[in-house]
Amino acid sequence: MAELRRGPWTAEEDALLASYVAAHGEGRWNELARAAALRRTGKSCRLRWLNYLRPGVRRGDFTAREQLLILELHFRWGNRWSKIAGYLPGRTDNEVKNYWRTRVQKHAKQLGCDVGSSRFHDVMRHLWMPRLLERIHAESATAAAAFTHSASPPLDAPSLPCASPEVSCVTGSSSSEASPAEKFMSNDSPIVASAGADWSTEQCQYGSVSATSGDMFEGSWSELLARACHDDVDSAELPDFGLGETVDNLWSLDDIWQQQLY
DNA sequence: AACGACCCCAACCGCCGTTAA
DNA sequence: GTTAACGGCGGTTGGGGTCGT
Repeated sequence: MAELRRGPWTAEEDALLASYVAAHGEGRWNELARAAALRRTGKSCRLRWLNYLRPGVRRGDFTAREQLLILELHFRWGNRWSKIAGYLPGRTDNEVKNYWRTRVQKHAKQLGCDVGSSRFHDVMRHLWMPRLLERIHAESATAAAAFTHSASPPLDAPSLPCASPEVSCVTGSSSSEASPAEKFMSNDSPIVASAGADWSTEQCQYGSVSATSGDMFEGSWSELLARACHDDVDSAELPDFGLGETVDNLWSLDDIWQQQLY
């Protein structure tokens, strides 16, 4: 038997794998590797397909909405990357995991605390998540403005989907059965609806949005954000990031860190 | 230009649960 | 009931790219 290949996949291998899956479907990866004459393990083929070649896989930076979902879902489930990724259309567990390790953990390190610490949780719920909401709100407003100014909008046009364009793009499906990701990213989802155009920054800031009865995220980030604006969290424990000021583009944690450092 | 430090991400590894023989 | 094969998951790592000196 030919020696198994390791390391980065070549374009030829990708083409072989993609064409074989197109012809025979996913699954039975070891058999697939043999039949397609790929000198790779079945595991390697599966990983390459799921993380890179599979149609619909999204690459590039996470949107504010996606970042918010990751933070929220990690609150709930911890390092259940696959489960979290299931609610992010087109994203893989590997991507979510890499995002968490490279971005989130880096910032926790900069703060000198652990990602699981209450201090870091406070920073996230007081600063990061509200800012992501602001960003989502701003993006939705921009999209709404663009829509309004587009050619011949119908007079009775429905309210703009709160999902950002790139999200709407990938959540589009011909299937009548919505995936968890599609349901989650739709306006019907409490978390997304609350993060969308229908929810003002002020509402976020002052916690006026209550958890809906039966809300799958009842008691989660919306509650945390509400709590963050009230007395049950000792804000004196938090560093002063100059949040009294409204600064354009103060959206990412990087920006917050910059505020702290200078 | 050269070098080292750091960052990011694709890919691998090891473990565990499931399934079929 | 046992065992081997397989698939899935989370943790880890190697290497290429970028940035600062």
